[in-house]
Amino acid sequence: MTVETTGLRARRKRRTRDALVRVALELFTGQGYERTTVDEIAEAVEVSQRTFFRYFSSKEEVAFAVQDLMESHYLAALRERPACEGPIEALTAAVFAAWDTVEEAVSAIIPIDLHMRSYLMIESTPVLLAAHMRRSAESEELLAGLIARREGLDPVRDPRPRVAVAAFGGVMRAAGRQWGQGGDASVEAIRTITEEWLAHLGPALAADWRPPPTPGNA
Amino acid sequence: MTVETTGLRARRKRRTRDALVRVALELFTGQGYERTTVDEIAEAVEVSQRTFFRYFSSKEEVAFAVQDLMESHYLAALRERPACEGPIEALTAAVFAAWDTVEEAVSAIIPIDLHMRSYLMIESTPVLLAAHMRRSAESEELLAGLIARREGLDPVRDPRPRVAVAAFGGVMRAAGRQWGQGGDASVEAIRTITEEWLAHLGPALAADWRPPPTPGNA
DNA sequence: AGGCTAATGTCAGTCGCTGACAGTTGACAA
DNA sequence: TTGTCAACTGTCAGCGACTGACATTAGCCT
Repeated sequence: MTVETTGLRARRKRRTRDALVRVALELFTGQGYERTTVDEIAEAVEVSQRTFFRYFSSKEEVAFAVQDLMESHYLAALRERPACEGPIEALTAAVFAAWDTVEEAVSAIIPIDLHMRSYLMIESTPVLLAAHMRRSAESEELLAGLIARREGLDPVRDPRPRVAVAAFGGVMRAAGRQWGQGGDASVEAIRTITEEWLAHLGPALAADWRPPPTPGNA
Repeated sequence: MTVETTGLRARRKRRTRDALVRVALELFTGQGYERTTVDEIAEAVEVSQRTFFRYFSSKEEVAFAVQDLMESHYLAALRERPACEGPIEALTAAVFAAWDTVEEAVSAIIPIDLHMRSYLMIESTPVLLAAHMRRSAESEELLAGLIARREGLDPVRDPRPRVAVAAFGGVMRAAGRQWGQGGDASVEAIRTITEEWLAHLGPALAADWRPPPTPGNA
């Protein structure tokens, strides 16, 4: 059926990949990203350094492996939002939907609290923060496209989807930072903070810049 | 007087520093950032690689040397905006004020068109783009603080300055990207595009979230 | 069992970057 | 002018991220 054993070879590959991610994140969060060498990670998983670089094109990439999972989950959640929701409304709802499903998706690879600590680690490591920002920018490009389609706007010419997404992303990052500074590193905590901060955003951007909902409407 | 010869030693230092910046940017824009080694830059300026790293702590840093100038110019321009202007209004006006003074400030070190091409190079080089985003985020922190002070808001608790700055920054970056895609790499072109894109932003964010201007006002 | 091929290991080399030590050269006083 | 000091620079050795080339191992399939 959908079990897909896919042979011993593929299973081993997945196992070593997951092990590399888990060990890397444990070392990164434990002793810091810069103070962890690729050799250390490779040695802990008992593979050669060369093999590490066959799985991940850079030391950076392994740090974002789980974030990649998160992002695709979020995009999937957004695509399932009903068309009747406004842009910010849909973006917000997708966040909470994604938080609901993340536990089972992530915990197959790493414990959820390691994922939380990884986020803190990324935010507090300059090079990773930079990479994170760039990745966010790329995501926002995607998001703006999705929002533009939802609202029936021209994704190239009309800057308003981008503005909305930029503002949304800015608030999300600010909320994340706030969460990092507080002591509570739980999923619940970040949910609460996100909720609170996003509530401020609605009033500021909830202009009704949607084309006439139905023709023949004054 | 204000001439400040500052001795031969200091002059030499400035000269080699400027030379390193100019040569580096010329090589970066000419053959690409990744395909340029620090050794090349150092050799072209006839200093040792070690000396390069005494002037710039990383290869990245020299790529942003002129951007640093720009940023301080912009911050200075913003601080001089009159308090009567709204947040977005002031942020926008400062952009154009900065563009007016940039020519003389930058051209002392590198030709202005090299600076323009450098911007394109940064935007199209992943690592530099990442660094650029992180630097932007740091700037936005500063900007949000300035705006909060202008508006008499709590810079820690109130998210609205951050939201406004995030949206503003998002539009600025989008405008920059748009400019990069068009063929016209002139200062005039980026001015025009910036003007156009920022015009869209006002209506979306110009809510009057300022505390009662004068007491005794309904 | 045996051949094919994906996966891995080994080795050498490049490039960014750093610490340590030594040599050179402006600055400044005697 | 001369000598001392401090700043600036060069050289060398070494670490860590990353890559290409080639040899080796080990699932997979007939």
